[in-house]
Amino acid sequence: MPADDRPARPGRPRAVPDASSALSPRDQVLDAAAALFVEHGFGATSTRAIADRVGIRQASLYYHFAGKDDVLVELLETSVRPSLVVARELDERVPRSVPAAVALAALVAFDVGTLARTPHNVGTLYLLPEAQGERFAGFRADRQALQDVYGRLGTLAASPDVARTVAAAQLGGILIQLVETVIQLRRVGEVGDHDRTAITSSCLRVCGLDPAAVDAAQRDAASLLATVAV
Amino acid sequence: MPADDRPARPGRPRAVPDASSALSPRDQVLDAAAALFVEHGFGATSTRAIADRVGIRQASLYYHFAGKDDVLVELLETSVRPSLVVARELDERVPRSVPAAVALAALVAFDVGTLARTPHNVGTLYLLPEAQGERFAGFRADRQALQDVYGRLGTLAASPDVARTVAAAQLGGILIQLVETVIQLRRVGEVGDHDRTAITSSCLRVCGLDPAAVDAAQRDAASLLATVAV
DNA sequence: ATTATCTATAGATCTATAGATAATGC
DNA sequence: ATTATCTATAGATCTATAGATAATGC
Repeated sequence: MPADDRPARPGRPRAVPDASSALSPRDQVLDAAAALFVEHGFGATSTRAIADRVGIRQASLYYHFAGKDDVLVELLETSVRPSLVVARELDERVPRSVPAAVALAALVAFDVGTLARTPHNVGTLYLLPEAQGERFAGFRADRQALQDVYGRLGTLAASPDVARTVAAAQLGGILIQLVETVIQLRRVGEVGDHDRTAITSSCLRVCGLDPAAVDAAQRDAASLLATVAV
Repeated sequence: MPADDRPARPGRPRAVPDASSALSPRDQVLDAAAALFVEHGFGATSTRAIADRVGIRQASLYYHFAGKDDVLVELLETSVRPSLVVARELDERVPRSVPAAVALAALVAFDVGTLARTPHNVGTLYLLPEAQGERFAGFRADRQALQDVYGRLGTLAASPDVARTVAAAQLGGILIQLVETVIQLRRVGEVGDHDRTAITSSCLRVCGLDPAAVDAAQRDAASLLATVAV
């Protein structure tokens, strides 16, 4: 059965008809904006450029969002949220039923995997100077909470010398920074399995784990992650 | 002797007289632009905003630079250049007269120190999406060269398991990413000695060095660095 | 004469609002 | 009636150029 041309939605039709996107109009805007913010930056992306990419008129954006800021707010928040949920879930099981090193390896693997697959390398948006503004305080609070979990898990997993010389807050910053290596890798090319495991093992080494412990944690992380709701 | 009011320069005086900056007019523009690019991003910074901060008229910018792009080009290039010079100098001595781990520790310490002291946290500019554009290819080539040195030193210093499982190019990316933790730290507050040594030791751990080797390399790095022209 | 600024402005944006319109759905 | 778009536009930018001007330096 040859699919009917357009999904029949209410509302005036677009001047240039929708090329059958699976996304809702609102999500089409988010997707287009993400691509442009990542490529050109926030300030350099006009509402017109976003609208053009979606295939609507510039003014039609304002039906879905109050302004450009709100588009970025939503992109940022939907990008940290899943990581934070998984981080908290893992954090709860430590150290009661799960070794901290394994939980950390699982969290890193999850985050790296997410950042590697996210459309348009949306993780880049964290780095925008504009994301430091007040409008985005909610996002930054979530991100800080995520970093705190990294710091806690890392410190629990750490070898004595690392635990003694590196504060949890520092370690959290270092670990999240390492995870974000994947963002930079995506900027220049494809990210493979090999890159992802290199990042995960680096996170464990930074905590002072010896080679055997690194391997063991990495091995057990996969099955742990499978038990966490996604 | 009460200093004379203004340094007497040729040219029409500014409408609002120069508050005795030690910088040349051109450097005043660079400095103002750096602060604004870091805080608001490149696209969101207008030539007027830069001029206002300097205390000149918007049009006067064009006497010093052909456009906003050129300001960013210069900021980016002057910020990688010193690191690259030191990196090459260190690279040349390895492994003939200097152990790779020591050279790596010295390079990290130098870079972290530079990034920690740079005015307005200029290292942030590396992260701007705009810096990925064609106009900045020269800067990116320098940065890639720096990353290559990190990869080479890291691989030479690496423990057997790291050398076996992590390619030099990957390690370079990971190390430079770790060094840039300092940029993120500066975004939220002061950076202390303690932060700097945590980053340096993390770089060495990522290469698989054991605690004793980490300490030794870090200890020897300071005196090595002192022998490198700055 | 040279230098570093200034004033003035053209022309191209850019954001956001007002109000019309063409669908669906009741 | 509701929804999602459209057209039109006001008002505020923003970049870059042309040409004038007020210093210094020869």
